[in-house]
Amino acid sequence: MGRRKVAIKRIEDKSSRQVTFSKRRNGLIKKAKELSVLCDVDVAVVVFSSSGKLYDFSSTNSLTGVLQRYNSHVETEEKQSNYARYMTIGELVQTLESDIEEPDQLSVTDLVHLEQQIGSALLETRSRKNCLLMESIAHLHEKEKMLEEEKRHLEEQISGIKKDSEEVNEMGVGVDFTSLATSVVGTQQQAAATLNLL
Amino acid sequence: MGRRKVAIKRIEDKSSRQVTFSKRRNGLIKKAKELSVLCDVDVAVVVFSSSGKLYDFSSTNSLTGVLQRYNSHVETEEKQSNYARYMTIGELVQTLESDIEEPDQLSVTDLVHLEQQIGSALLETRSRKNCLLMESIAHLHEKEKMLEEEKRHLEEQISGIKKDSEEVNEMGVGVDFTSLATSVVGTQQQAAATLNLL
DNA sequence: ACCCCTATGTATAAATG
DNA sequence: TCATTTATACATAGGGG
Repeated sequence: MGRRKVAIKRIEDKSSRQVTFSKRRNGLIKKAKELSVLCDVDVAVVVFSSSGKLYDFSSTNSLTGVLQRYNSHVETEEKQSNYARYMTIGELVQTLESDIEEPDQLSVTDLVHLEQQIGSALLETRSRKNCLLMESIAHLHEKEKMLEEEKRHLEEQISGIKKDSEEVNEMGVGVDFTSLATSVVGTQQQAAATLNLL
Repeated sequence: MGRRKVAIKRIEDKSSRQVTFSKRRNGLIKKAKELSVLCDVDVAVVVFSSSGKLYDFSSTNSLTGVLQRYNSHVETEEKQSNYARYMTIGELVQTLESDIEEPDQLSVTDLVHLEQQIGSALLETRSRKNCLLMESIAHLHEKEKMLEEEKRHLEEQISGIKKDSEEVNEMGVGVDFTSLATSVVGTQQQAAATLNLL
């Protein structure tokens, strides 16, 4: 759509790919907005640039929330966790690639084997995912407990301080002020009285 | 984009809204595909029609995962689909119970059907599980933030109290005490001096 | 990278079948 | 409701600053 027709396949030139990305991404999001408004429907768009940056649009809050939650969570955990998983998946990909070169020549036996491999990769992936999720939850629970403990401690500190300063107010400063004032006045009167007597 | 310019606001006429929805939805998804291919990025689009039907596009599996999660999340919050989903699982249980009574008499066709039912129940269960886990994590994160905020607040309170009491000691009570004490002593000395002079 | 411009390809509103 | 047509608005490729 422009000076020339462009075939829909990966743009090889990096900079024009980037330019096109920017333009079309904005276009897509604009269209999504229009669709949601014109037709009164919920629309969400998520784009991950190749550098991993996220661009998204959502016509409702909850979707944004969900997707953002997902993103922040996955981004946080992926870096640590994925290495092991990629090894397994990497192996699977190798198997798949070598098998897929001649997909028509795979016998039923081969396919059964392939099915088993994929199945076990799936199980491993899933179980690793579950592990990480459960760990994450356990970790968060611990943190929560710790924070709650800290909070309790701080509150105790505060109530301690308050009690101290109340004691000071009731038996310390206030009393001293009045008694001192009295004694000052009294002393002056005494002095005056003494002078008068003399 | 057509015979006329159309303002971007809800189309009131139901049938033309429906027509526009159909056209623009396809357009949006086409654009999303093009973007993902041309720029070699991951794109996902989700559209919920007002009648609750889902249309989606995703360039990758992982984003499909996001969408499934999102999907199940929304299902959790929307009563209709929730109800429908439990029915499905209930139905599955019924099917299983009646089928398992005579497991040997099941034909391949029956088994394929059963496999599909079990498979979809599995997907639903898994997606619901994922949804709950993600929600749980998000909830814990929020709680963590809240607790941290409270902690910060309490710490501020404490440091505020400490500073106050320091100020009091330096410029308040202490000073008054000494000046009062001095004036008392001074007055008494004056009085004494007066007495001595007289 | 970003904006502006313009020629051109696309998407689509409305009409029609 | 859906397909086709057509006129028009919009999106955008390529180019220059």
